[in-house]
This record gives sequence, structure tokens and C-alpha cells, in this order.
Amino acid sequence: MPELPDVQVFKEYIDATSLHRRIKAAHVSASGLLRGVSAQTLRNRLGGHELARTRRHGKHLFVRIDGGPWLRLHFGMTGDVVHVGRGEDAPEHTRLHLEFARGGLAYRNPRKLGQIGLVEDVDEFIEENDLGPDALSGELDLETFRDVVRGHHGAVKSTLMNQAVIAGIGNVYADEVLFAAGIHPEAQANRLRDETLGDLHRAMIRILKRAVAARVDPDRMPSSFLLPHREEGGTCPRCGRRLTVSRVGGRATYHCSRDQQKKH
DNA sequence: AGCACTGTTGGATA
DNA sequence: ATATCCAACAGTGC
Repeated sequence: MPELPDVQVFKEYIDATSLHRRIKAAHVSASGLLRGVSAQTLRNRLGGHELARTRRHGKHLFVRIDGGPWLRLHFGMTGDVVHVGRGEDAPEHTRLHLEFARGGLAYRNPRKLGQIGLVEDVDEFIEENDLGPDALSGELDLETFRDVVRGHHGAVKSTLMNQAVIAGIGNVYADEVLFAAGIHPEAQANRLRDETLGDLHRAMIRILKRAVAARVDPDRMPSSFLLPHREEGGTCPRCGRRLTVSRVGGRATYHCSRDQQKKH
């Protein structure tokens, strides 16, 4: 689940619930998620400090520890963050629990396919880990978008999902963006026309922003979105036809064979 | 009960 | 550069 819009919602959630509160103690309960940091170090760096601000790049969330490094959270397929009410225990599958004087913040991850780390310099992390520009950053203007997308000649869907090309888009929103732009998921990235890339760029920004505005709740998304229909037997919200289910780049793919014929 | 499926990334392989 | 397969892991559904 956690792609750019989801992580943005987590970011805003932390901003609203957890900044500038002293961490009484940090509890780490899944060492397998830790990247380049021990549970001991994590506890020491978090305990007694406050979260100062947050930053997101692609699907990574960074939380600045006041006067110290950034806590880096990646959510994998099943992670999220949730506030813990005062006096309550952290919920099931909590892997990192920041306990405040009253209440706390829990990072949950049932499948443990996420990452927890500490980074001194976020920009350095982005560079070293070969992350492309964030899909919603001003850095990714139309011209840059055209250049980076055209540098690849696989399926456009795979290109959109390649974090080294664009950071933030995963399987679900790749389908959503291509549906909005009327582009076939298997169209070759480097053969897309200027105009088509313009459609794609516009759709990407609009869809991601709209999903964030809907708090990634399918019930609050426009009825034109593919997401609520993205299931076996689902129908196209535009023409009512049965959606085509296939695999592109090894990932489950939903598209409408009538409304997504644009190949280039 | 057993098996295949799933929104993530990363590595090996061809 | 790209596609495929696998692994990490746990929950769910058939």
C-alpha cells in the first residue's frame, strides 16, 4: 500500500500528532527492519529527544530528531504509523514505539518488509541510494520528466515504478496514472510522443495530489478513479467494460482495453 | 491442511 | 538496460 500518497499522509499525520513532544523512551521490537543501526543506538538517539520536523522523498519518510540525525522510515508493503493513546499499549505488529509523556507513536509493519534507519544527511542518502526526483517535487518539471522517462525503453509502467527514475510511484498508482492519461501500461517509454508525455506528467501530478487530498481513502476519491475498481471482475469507471488484468514487469496490472489504447 | 496470492525492495541471472 | 525469479515476511483466501 504505502506509495507516495500514503507516505505523505503518514507525514502529515506525524506533523499533526507527534512533533515537539519529548520521547520518554523508544521501544524497538524487530531488529530485522533495522538498517545500519543497532536497537541500542536507536533507543539512545531517540530517548529524551523531540521530533523536530519531517521530510518525504518518494516512499521514504524522514523525521528529524532534534539536534541529531534523521530517523528514516520505509513502509514496505504493509507499514503505517498510528498514534497510541495515553495509557494504551502499542498495537499489534508495532516495530518501533516512541513513547511520549502522554501517548505515543507506533510504526507498525505486520510483514516486516520495511526499513528503519538513521541518516545524518537526507540529500546524501537520496544520492547514495540512487533515488530519482520525487514525483511531486518541483524538480520534476515537464522537461526533466520527458528526459528521464525517455531514457528507458521498457514498458512505461515499469519505468514509472522505477525509483531511480521517479521516486514515489508503486504498482497501484502506476496503474491509476496510466488510466487517467489513457496510456497503455506496456507502451514503450522511449517511444512516447511529447504530447503523450505531457498528458502523463499532468496526470501523475493530478492523481497523486488528489489521492493525498482524499487521505488515500478510496471512499473519498473521485468516482473516476480506477483504484476502487482494481479487483478481479472490476469494471472501467469511464466506459463500464470489464478491466483487463495482466502482468507487467511481474506485477499485477489493471487497465481498460478501450480507454487505454494510446501506445505512443 | 496446503498452497497461492499480495501494494515493498534488492540481488542474482540471462 | 531489461525481464524473470527469488528472498525477506506475515496475513488472507480458496
